[in-house]
Amino acid sequence: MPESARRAGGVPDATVGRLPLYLRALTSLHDRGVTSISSGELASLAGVRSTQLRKDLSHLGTYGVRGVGYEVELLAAQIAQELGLTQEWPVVIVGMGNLGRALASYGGFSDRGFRIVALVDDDPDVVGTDVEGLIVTTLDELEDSGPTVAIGVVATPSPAAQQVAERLVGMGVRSILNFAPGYLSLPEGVDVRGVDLGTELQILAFHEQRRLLAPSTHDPLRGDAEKEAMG
Amino acid sequence: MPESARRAGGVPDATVGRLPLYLRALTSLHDRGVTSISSGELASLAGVRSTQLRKDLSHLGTYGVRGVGYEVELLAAQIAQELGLTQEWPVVIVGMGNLGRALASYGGFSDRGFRIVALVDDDPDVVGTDVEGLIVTTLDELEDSGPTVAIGVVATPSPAAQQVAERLVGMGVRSILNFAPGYLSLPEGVDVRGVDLGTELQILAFHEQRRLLAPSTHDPLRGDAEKEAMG
DNA sequence: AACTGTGAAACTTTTCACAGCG
DNA sequence: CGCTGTGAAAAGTTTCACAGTT
Repeated sequence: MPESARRAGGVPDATVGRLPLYLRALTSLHDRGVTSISSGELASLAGVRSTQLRKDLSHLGTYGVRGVGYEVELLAAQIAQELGLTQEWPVVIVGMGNLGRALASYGGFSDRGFRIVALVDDDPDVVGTDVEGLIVTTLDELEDSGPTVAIGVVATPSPAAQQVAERLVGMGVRSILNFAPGYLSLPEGVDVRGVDLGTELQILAFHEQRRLLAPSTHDPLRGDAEKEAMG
Repeated sequence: MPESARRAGGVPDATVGRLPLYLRALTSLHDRGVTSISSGELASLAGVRSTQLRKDLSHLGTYGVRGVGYEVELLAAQIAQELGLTQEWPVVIVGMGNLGRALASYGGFSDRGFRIVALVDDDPDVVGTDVEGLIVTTLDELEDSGPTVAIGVVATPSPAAQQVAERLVGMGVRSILNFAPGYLSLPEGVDVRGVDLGTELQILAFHEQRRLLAPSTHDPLRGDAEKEAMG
């Protein structure tokens, strides 16, 4: 499909990737009682340039007031709406190792938009135990008689990840967040995002090495901070 | 070949972000005894298109054999070299909660290019205990008399992250991997990468919602799988 | 014949410059 | 005036088409 259709809303991917950043900053401002903010300040809090923030927001509609700025609560609601956080998405975490437990106890879930509805492991010693108020179950049981799940989080060892993901897809899951290193080959239409510690470290190592090899060249590196001074 | 084929600054960021993917696939192939592979097959294993793989590799130089493919070991060595993994980078993990422990026990570290040289927490009950063969220490002690550190991993609660990062930078760390939600404001030249579960889930939620709202439009979604069929 | 390497084209994302509104 | 919203330019990235090599 070579044609880049104007989907409803037409929000570019790069923008979608930054909306959670803005929302986080806005939530924090709201908690501190701030009711209004300019693009420059909000951009600063999110670590982007103000023009980029404004361009991003322009894709959602026009919610600012010229000469003034944005109303924190309104903008937050608008972004939450765009991201689909007005409803609660049921999440399952598969793999109750160190990482799975860390994810299960991560506050950001219940916080907004997500609810963990099942925890899964295949170790008989772990199945049936209580983790963060939920009883760990098996994939078999989840397939047979578990709750509906929209998003699957894979926190198993790498070798199991592909198979686990396939079973999740079999259950109707079409959004997967994969913490196991390695590529998941899944049917088209399934959305996979991978988070891998090794990958992130290697990217840092690349820049680190670059700095050591060419210390003279003062080079604007990717991912560096402070684009715009804060007010 | 033009003289610019491998100038020091010549590797695009997008390419750098994919090199770890290729390296992982190559390492796995090597472990299975495969000695040679074509761009199409390797691309398939990494989840990218073959032209993209070849373009990416072309930035490192020309290590393939026309009509044949790539020698697995040579290409892996070349990518490792480019990423700076021929030396070992000393890493500190700050924050020994669930996540910090998960990271400390993640195999991928010692595996290649990274060595955890210190684990840090501020809870007196945790300081002094043994985690994965290392004694947990404090930031104070690390500043005073700790080993040199190149990369800092921040796995503290959000409110502490900014201050921890500043202290790491004060110790000379210029590469930080931040698992705490929120933007870190640090001096220019410091390279920060953030990994946030909430952000990733929200991006998935966006696509999930889009699917529900426009189920008719079969839409090439970001992050979907299967670009090229495998042999 | 099979597969790599690469210029050029197509597309995406960021930045600039400034019009427009409160 | 101060700040948003946005077309247009610039920069970056992906894909195409095919020349080149073994």
